[in-house]
Amino acid sequence: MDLRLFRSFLEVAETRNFTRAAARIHLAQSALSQQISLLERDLGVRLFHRTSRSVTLTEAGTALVPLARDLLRRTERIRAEMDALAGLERGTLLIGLLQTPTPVFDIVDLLGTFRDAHPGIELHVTDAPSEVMTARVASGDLDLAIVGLAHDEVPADLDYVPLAVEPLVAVTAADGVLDGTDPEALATSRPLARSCTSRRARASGGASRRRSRAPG
Amino acid sequence: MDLRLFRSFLEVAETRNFTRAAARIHLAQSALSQQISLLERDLGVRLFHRTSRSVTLTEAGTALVPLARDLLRRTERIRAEMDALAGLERGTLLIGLLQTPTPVFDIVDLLGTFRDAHPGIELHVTDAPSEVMTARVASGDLDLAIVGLAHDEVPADLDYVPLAVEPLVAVTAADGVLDGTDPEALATSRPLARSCTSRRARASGGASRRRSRAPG
DNA sequence: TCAGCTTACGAGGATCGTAAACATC
DNA sequence: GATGTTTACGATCCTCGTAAGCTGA
Repeated sequence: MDLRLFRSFLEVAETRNFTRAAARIHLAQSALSQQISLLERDLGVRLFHRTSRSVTLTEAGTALVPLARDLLRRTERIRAEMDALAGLERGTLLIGLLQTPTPVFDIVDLLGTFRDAHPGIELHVTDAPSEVMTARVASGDLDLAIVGLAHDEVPADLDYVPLAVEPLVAVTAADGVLDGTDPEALATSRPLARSCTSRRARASGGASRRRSRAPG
Repeated sequence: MDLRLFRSFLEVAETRNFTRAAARIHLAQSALSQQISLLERDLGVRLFHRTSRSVTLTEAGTALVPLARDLLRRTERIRAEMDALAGLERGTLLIGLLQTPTPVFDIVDLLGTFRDAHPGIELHVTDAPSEVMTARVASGDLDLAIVGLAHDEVPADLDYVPLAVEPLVAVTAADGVLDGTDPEALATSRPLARSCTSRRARASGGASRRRSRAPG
C-alpha cells in the first residue's frame, strides 16, 4: 500500500472534484481516477459516490478522512524524527588534505569511518600546500584542513590539534658535510626543509577561480 | 512512500539478517537489500550498520522501529475499520434468474443498482427452470431466485414475495376453438401453459457436477 | 573458503498520460 | 454542448529475481 493513495484520496475528499485534485497534486486526472479506484479495490469499499457531475464521500470515505489524515501526519513525524536524528549530520564538509601521504595515521580509513557514522554529510576533499589551506580555513573556504606545519607556523586566529609529530630529518650525501653540526641549531638556524615548502607555497599561491560564461 | 518498506525494515530489524528476513517476507534477498537502501535514501539516514558478517541497527534505525510498528498497526486498524463499514456487505450472493425476459420490471437495472449500493458483494447469476431453482434455494445451492410460479406452486418451506403478476394468456389459431370457453375454467381445469414448464423442468432436472481428476 | 550483503542487469508488472467514450446538467 | 469521470492503450518507470562481485571471519 502506497501512502500516496491516501494523499490523493484526501485531496479528492477536500475538493470533491477529481480534476482540481489532480491539478493540485500534479497528476493527470485519469491517473488520479485510477489511484482512487485502486485504493477502493484495496480497501474493499467504495469511497466516493460519483456521478458525472458530482463527487461525494460515502460513509466509508467519510470515516477514512480523519484516519488517512492521521496516518499521513504520523509519517511526516517519522520523517521529522529521522531528520532530527540526522540532526546536524546533514550538509557538506569541505576538507583540505595534504597530498603527502601521512604514514602516522590512515586518513582514508578515517574518512571512511566518518562517512559511515555520518552518511548525511557530504565530504568534499581538496588539496593544496599547508599555508594555502590554513588561509582558506581562515577565509571560510574550507571547514578544516589537515596540514603539515610547525606549531609556530599556524596562524594565531586558527585553532589546531596536533595529530602526529613527525621527526624532521636532514638527509645528505655521505660526505660528512653535516658532521658535528648540532641538530637543534640546524633546525632553527638553517631552514633547509622548510624553505622548500615555502617556495612551493608561493609558486601555487593564488586560488584559481573558474569563470563561467553566460550563453548568448 | 510504500508501507511495505517499513514492513521489510522491521523484519530485518528483528532478524538482524537480510537473508532470513527476505525468506520470511517471500522476497529475494537482493530485493530486500534494495528496499532497505531505498528507505534509507528516502529518509536520509542509515538504518543499519552492515558488515559482511553482521547487521546492527543504527541510532536512527533503533528510533524507527517503534514508529514503523505504530504506523503499520494503524494501517491495519484502518483496514479493519473499512472492513467493519463494509460490514455484512461482503461475500457472494448466488442468484437464480429466469432466462425469460420479464417486461414488468428491469432485472438488469435492479442488479446494477444493487451492485452500486453493495460493491463488496459478488453476484453470481445462474438460470434454470423455476421448479429447479426453488429446489436449489431450498437446498442452499442458491441464495435467492426469481421465478415464474403460481402462488400454490411455491414450496411451503420457502418464503416468497410476488414481484409482478402477469396474465396467463391462451393463444390459438383463429378457428374459434376456444369460443365460449370460460377463461377461469380454462386456467384451472386445462393446464395448457403449465404443462410445458413441467416437462422442461423434468428434462433438465439433475444438477450436473463437474469432476476433477488428481494428476498422476 | 564460506557466509552474507551489494551491485548489475534484464524481464515483467505497475503507473502515468493522451485520447476516446460516456454521462449528466 | 459543456463539464467532468471512466476506460483504452501505449510508453515509461519501477521492482523483482538471477547472477556475479565484494568483504570479513
